[in-house]
Amino acid sequence: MTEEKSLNFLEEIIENDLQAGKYKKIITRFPPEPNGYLHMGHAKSICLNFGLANKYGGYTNLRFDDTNPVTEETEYVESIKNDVKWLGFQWENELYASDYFSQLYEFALKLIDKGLAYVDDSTSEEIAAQKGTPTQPGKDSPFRNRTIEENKKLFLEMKEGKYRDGEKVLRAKVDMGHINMHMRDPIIYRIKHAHHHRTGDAWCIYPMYDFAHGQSDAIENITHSVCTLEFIPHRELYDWFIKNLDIYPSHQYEFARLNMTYTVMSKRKLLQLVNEKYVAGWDDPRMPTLSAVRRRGYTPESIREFCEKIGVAKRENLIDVGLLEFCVREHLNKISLRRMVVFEPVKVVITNYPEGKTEMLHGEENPEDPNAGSREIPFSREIYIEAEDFMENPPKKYFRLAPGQMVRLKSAYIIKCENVIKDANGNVKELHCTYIPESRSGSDTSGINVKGTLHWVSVQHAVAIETRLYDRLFKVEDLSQAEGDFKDYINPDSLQVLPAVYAEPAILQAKIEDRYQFLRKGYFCLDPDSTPGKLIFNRTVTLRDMWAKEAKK
RNA sequence: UGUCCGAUGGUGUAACUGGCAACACGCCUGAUUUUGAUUCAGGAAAGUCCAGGUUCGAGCCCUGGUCGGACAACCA
Repeated sequence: MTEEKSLNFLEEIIENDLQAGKYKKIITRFPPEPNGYLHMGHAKSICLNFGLANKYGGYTNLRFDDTNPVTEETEYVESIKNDVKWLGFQWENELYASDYFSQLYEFALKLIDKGLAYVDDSTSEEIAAQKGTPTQPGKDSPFRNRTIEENKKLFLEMKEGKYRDGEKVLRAKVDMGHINMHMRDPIIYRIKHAHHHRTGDAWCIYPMYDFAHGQSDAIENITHSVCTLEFIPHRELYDWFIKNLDIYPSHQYEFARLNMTYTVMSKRKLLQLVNEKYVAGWDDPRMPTLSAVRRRGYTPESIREFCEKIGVAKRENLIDVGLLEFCVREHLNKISLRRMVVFEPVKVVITNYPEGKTEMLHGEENPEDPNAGSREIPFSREIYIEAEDFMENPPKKYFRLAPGQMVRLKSAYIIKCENVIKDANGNVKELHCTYIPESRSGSDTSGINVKGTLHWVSVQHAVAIETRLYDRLFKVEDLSQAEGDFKDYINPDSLQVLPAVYAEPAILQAKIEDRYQFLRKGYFCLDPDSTPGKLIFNRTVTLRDMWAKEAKK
């Protein structure tokens, strides 16, 4: 049976193009500007562009849109390449818009020759004033009718560095009365005496986005140039340049960018969070950047699955971060090894267990994966359990530990709470329990059935580790609808550090970026800040918790 | 006042291109469970922005509205 999954609108376009014989092969590109780190929104675009090419047997170029030397850096190039690879994609060619600076310059000359571009001496304020408004037409620049010869001479002089930044620009000569603002003689080259991360000081004029992107697409024979909705008004210009330059007719298609609840996704805002120290850096696990979610413990598989699930369309959307969490739990449940870690300990003394005795019990590494094997867990007379797993006066459906009640210790024995020892202030100090020797995990002949199973750690074998618990960075669901500064909505409790919690000794095997499920607690990932003496774990996501919901009622 | 884009359960995406709205997340029940996890079974939830029209039949087509978004950086 071939359960055909329905196509998104881009797949539909491509299949039609292919059927019509318009292309033999699909070529797409992922075109980041190297001025920041990649985030989840980019992940959507990456999965889309590479996914389309994969599906239809073509390829994808990685092209850095590096036409603005003042904001772009090699550091970003490296992180971007690293993130794309980590996500699981391989580009056909690593390219740069700056590779095409000479060709782009020739293109500009061609436009001048055709009388379709001119050098303008107006200031940026004057040009802005000439533009008009969306509802009022613009006015021609006084320099609009320079001769072709004069324009060529001036443009050459711009290139040769004869002018200062801002003194002159090259503009396309389209139509200042055009209904589309982008067609009102857009600037296509500006002077910037700045050092470029790749071309160094070879150039002092740089093409604008509109004069670089479509042309780069054409040079690379990109068949389907996929970008986000805000570029819709640019498409007319994109096509205008292709037509007038008579170059390969790439086509631009637009889809709606990803928005997530409780999250900001603009590079500008993310940069602000970093610069103003609201977070520790681009890879702070609370950030939506790929380097951050990687550090937090998200897997590339789960992110790809997420991108698959959210779909692609043209309408604006706000995706519940809960869906991302679902995807990551789904994957981590299958692959992560299990460990027991007690966050807020209460000591339990098993009064009928021999003093000084230690026995090694066996626990499955991962019950979802029979091949994962098992680990040894030391058991002894004194153990820690989670404080919230004991209640002196439990509500009706509480099936954890309480006076007189029995619970199973995971992979160990059933115990019964006999005595509650309190300190002078009446706080629970320790619990005295008895264990059922015949109830040992795997060879239980006790015949006793208990409802609750708790995680635990042997006191004398416990290993102290640090855990960092993350919550959403913002307090409101939809930041785009929030009034005022987005930083006013930052969640002050987005990070909770527990400097020392108690883990079973098997935790010592952990290597950087290893992912575990801490039983009943959530998924955790070893942070690169860890040292051999001090392991630090980031909480990727909690487990679903029906009891927490029930207890609230 | 303009042009463009969009509108389907709470959220997102579908609907063989005109044949009585499906899938996923979330939510609620129940079963299983040595993780109140996982898994499994079931359920509630939109009549498709509105008003007309074409048609035997409209979420899909037409007309007119409404609402939301984008567009005036020497940013991309």
